[in-house]
Amino acid sequence: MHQKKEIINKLRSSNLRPTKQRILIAKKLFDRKETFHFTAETLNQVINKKGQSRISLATIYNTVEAFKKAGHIREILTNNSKSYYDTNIKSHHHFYDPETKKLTDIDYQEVVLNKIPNPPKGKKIKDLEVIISLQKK
Amino acid sequence: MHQKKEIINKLRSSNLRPTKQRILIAKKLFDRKETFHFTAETLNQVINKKGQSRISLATIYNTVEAFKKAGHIREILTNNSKSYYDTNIKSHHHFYDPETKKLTDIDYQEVVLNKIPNPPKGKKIKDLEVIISLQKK
DNA sequence: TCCTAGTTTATAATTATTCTAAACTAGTAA
DNA sequence: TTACTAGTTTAGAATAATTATAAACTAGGA
Ligand SMILES: [Mn+2]
Ligand SMILES: [Mn+2]
Ligand SMILES: [Zn+2]
Ligand SMILES: [Zn+2]
Repeated sequence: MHQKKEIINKLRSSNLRPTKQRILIAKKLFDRKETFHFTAETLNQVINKKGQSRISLATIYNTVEAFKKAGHIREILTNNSKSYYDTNIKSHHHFYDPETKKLTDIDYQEVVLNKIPNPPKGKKIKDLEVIISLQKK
Repeated sequence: MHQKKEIINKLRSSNLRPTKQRILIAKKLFDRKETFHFTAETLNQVINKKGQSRISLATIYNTVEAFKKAGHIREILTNNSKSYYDTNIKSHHHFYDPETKKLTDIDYQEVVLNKIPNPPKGKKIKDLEVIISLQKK
């Protein structure tokens, strides 16, 4: 699905040199079927598991920030102390389970709003997010 | 509106001794017309402005946590590095302006949803929040 | 008034993240 | 090819928010 060439083009198109670190991180992030909701820590675990490769934590942070600026990932709203990111950059919504701290995607069309307020003057709506917090039944 | 007695009762009812620090913090938080969206830092500024009273930052944090646990305030979802709290504990929604980092309340009935997805099995919905991010028109 | 569990406080510790500056490398041009 | 350089990576230091520690204080009942 995400061949090396595609990844390199993606990086080039956002003025990011396709270094081996960025290519590896991009592979881990984008070469998967399901959305990946992650923190710097979880990404670091995925990348640096059991002495395989070795990418510094600083590069993990730098790359996440670069990918975010380039629009390849987006940051998620949480009230966790860590920043959460999402490989799904389409407008969509989330279930949040405070017990497991896991987010699950909700397709945009699964939520239908038929009334929303007007934004304050001088402002327009950039994005609308719905977060549905869960609890045990 | 929020007399000292009411505040003391509120504290007592949640098993919090009405100390002078908690009473003062509660007054600053709850004795106001508009919702207060705050961080530990902004609350500390409100409390410890120009050499008036003096409550330690540790107590600010302790009290915010205690009030949150007691359900007198709630934490807000943001992607800011600081934790945001809200004196409006009713279910409601927010505009978020990333430029000013300010939140504005949206009344619950200002947003009408006529389709929401079913929660995963074993779970039920605890809360549903809508955050509308703004940008310059 | 005395007692004690609960609270406050200064300060240290921790955690997530950003900064720094030196070493490295991708890409280009000689 | 080789040399150059701007961009990148990295270890480690610095910062910022928050939490933990433990000693001093206090609310409120006996
Ligand atoms: Mn937060
Ligand atoms: Mn957050
Ligand atoms: Zn998502
Ligand atoms: Zn609010």
